[in-house]
Amino acid sequence: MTTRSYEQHNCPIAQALRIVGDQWTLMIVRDALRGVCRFEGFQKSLGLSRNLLTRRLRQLEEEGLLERRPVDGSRRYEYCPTAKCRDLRVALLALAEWGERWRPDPDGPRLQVRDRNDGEAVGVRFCRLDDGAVIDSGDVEVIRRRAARAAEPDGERLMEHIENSIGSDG
Amino acid sequence: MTTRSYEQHNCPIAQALRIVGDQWTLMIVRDALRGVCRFEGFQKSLGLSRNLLTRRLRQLEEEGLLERRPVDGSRRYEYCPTAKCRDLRVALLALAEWGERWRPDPDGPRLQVRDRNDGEAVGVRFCRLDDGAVIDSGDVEVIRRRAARAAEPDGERLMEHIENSIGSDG
DNA sequence: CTCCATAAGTTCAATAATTGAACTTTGTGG
DNA sequence: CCACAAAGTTCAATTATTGAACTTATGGAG
Repeated sequence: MTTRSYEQHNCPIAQALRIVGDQWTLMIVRDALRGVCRFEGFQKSLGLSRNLLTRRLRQLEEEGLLERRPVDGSRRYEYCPTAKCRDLRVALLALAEWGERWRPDPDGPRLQVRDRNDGEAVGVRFCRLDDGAVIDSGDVEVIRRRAARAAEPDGERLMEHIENSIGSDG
Repeated sequence: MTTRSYEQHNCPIAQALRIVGDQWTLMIVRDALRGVCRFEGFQKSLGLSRNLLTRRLRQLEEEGLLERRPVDGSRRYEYCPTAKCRDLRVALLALAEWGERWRPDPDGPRLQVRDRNDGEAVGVRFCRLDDGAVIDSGDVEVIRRRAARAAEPDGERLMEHIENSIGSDG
């Protein structure tokens, strides 16, 4: 994967995209979370070239999203999603909702996201962490803490700056 | 942007990534949602090459995520996020949460996501659509509807297949 | 035990995307 | 009028990605 200039930003979005922000990685993660776990499985499902797939799987392993392990006693391998990988499910399904909303399939929704216990429809939403209440995107505010720079030569105390970030809807 | 083989999949994740799944687009969207709206602003913030930025901004315009319009009477332009763009906020902040969780900054969280009205912390979560209850990723099940193929020559009725998709945690 | 298919790669040439830097053209502020 | 910023464009050099052929090791069928 290219080294992109934003990788040194310490914005958590930039950091996430450093790992999953290329053309294929999120699709590989999607497949892995669907249960695909073998090289040929990914390759057939996605149609990317085999050498690139090799590289991406290695990177995902290095980043701790997939665990590569020999199948039983043989010299074949399987790639299993780790907790770090499974934790991308919310983001992936938020993207899926967006895709479904803005590029709807004429035959209706392709994915149904639901409560495993009673089948009730589930969505990805903003929630207050105290009472779990769903809140509208327009009522969500994002505050960004500025990067603390290295101390000045004169040893002046650093101040933390707050600035508005990822503006609200409207 | 390359034409990737998954673009013809009609999985909504693939469809979303067709639009925002390259190395720069989500960073441009991030900036746009933070209020960046001028060519030079994006270029300085992200450091990507100017010709590529031009191309990406055009694509975002074509896809209806940004609206390019002349600033007052002059021949300078600004790029304003549309509703389609703003609707990516949930996905972007889900990625941010993931980045914050798995690549934490030693100085503490970089982004604070909160209720604009009382400052209470907010997160991106799975919620039941009936009662808004937050539910755990492990209790979320994803069902995938298979693509309906073109009708068979003998005019046989198509059946909709349901299969498991994007497996649960654990 | 041999033969063929499959899994998981590797190698390499051809093509496409991205960078970096220099170069236009308007516009604006003094 | 001058200098400088904004928003590009152009083009050569560098990287990434594709596509296809080639390796090696198993796994089963007979």
